[in-house]
Amino acid sequence: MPIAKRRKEDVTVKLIAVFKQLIAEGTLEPGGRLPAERELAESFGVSRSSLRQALKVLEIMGVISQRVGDGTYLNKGADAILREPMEFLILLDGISAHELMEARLLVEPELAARAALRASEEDIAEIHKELRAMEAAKDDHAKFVAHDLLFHQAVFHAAGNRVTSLMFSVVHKSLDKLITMTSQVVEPEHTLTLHRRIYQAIRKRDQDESRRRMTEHLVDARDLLSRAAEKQSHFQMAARIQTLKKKEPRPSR
Amino acid sequence: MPIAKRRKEDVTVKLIAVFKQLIAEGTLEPGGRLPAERELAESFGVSRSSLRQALKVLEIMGVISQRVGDGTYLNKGADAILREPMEFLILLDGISAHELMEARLLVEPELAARAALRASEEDIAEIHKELRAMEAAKDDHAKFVAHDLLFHQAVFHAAGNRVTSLMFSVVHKSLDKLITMTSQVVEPEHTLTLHRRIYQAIRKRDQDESRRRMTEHLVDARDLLSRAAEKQSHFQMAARIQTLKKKEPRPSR
DNA sequence: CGGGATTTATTGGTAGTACCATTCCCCTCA
DNA sequence: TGAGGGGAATGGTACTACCAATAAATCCCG
Repeated sequence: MPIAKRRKEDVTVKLIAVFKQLIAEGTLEPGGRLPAERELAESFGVSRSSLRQALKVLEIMGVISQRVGDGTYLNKGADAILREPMEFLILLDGISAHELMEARLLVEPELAARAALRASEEDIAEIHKELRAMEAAKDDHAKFVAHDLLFHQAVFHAAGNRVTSLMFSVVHKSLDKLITMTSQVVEPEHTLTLHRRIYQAIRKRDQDESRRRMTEHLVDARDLLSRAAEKQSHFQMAARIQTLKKKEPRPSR
Repeated sequence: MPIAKRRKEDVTVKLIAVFKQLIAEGTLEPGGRLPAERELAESFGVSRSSLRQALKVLEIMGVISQRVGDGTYLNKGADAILREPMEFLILLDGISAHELMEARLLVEPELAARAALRASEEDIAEIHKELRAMEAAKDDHAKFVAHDLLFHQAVFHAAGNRVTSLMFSVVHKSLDKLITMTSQVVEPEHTLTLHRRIYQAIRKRDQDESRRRMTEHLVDARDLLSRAAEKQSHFQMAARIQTLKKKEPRPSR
């Protein structure tokens, strides 16, 4: 009798629960290697097919990494873990870039204030580093935006809370493309000025000003993005994949 | 030749990308029914095994629902979509309850202020409803905590940002058990008083007070939780599952 | 003719097998 | 001592067979 036998849960769901516990209790350690699929399947008393489904879920979520000919490993940190789910969340709930920016606007100012309060010298140096990287990449939009977001990540890190940091790294990634498009019609120096003010405020350990400067920047960015999004909406209609044929509510039979 | 043939991506990964696009372009609509697995596999030119892996990923993430004998359906809203990933995130990065509470403390006060600003009459009624539900459940810890969290969810909803709302619903769920334990050593009336103040402040449309009252409550809760967590740490060593045997860095062969 | 019970086809769930390409380890040989 | 080759192990995919749950179609009886 495999695993347990609660309710009517999938074997897959049970397996995932088992892995969760194994990680929680330390039997599996980040970076560690898991037994081969064939062995695992046998010791769990399930087929390899079922086991693979569970492993695939974990891999897509970024919990583990699988390499042919090598093995399966438990990932260490997992920044990417929320990425896929987040994308679907945005798709399914129809969350717009505007709403994502609103979320940033709600959270990031407070985090900037917190950063001003508890940033270490290294944190501040890191923020400064990203600022200079932005200056150096004025002409490369993609690079410029990448360092823009890293700047914000550095502020998150300085604020010292990984939960918000991880959550909003996903939000940032979701906005990446759109921001890159926007950046092409905005003077880099404009963006830089706003970032410099934030950096200076944090450096001065001025919580109120940090909060205000971050708000100032994000309000500006939000409005720019909204306008860009309007223009882009015309291009929404992409090439279709016709592979999928039916989608009726259950064909008669 | 199945799907496409970029790089060395899994068939599973490709399939997920395809589904993502099908959802994005509207070929698949929330609530709609997907073709049977056998049909889908054929039209995509992949085996059912591979297709099922992709579908399983989507199901666990909460994107779709599968029912034997019935079919596969695309979910509408997806509150639960971040749940599993978030749990692993907490596990892998070793995030503590304290850090989760810190995250709440960073975000929820600002959201309370926003709620005071833009809550509709219905929103305020909903918050009040949860407050009364808490009062009615003074003696049932689990129920009391459930409505406690729903109270906060209602505040989120009133603030009007789904992104933060969805993200923190996961944080709340992660904290649920621990809060329930804590609530057993705290006078319910104490918690109620703090919640009433928040409600009154939002009702008065007083942003500053809403922010302060929410901070007051969460600071209190955080400290209670930290103390409870200390006591609990002794019980961390749970029964182990010995099914998994090996975890060495690649057995010699 | 109507409605409940039954049959039947469909669907997702699981197991198992076979084969492939990749990767790594170890052994051999120069 | 070093380089190369062979073999074993690993994850990836496909295919088959069967099970259990579901819902639609059918039958049967009042």
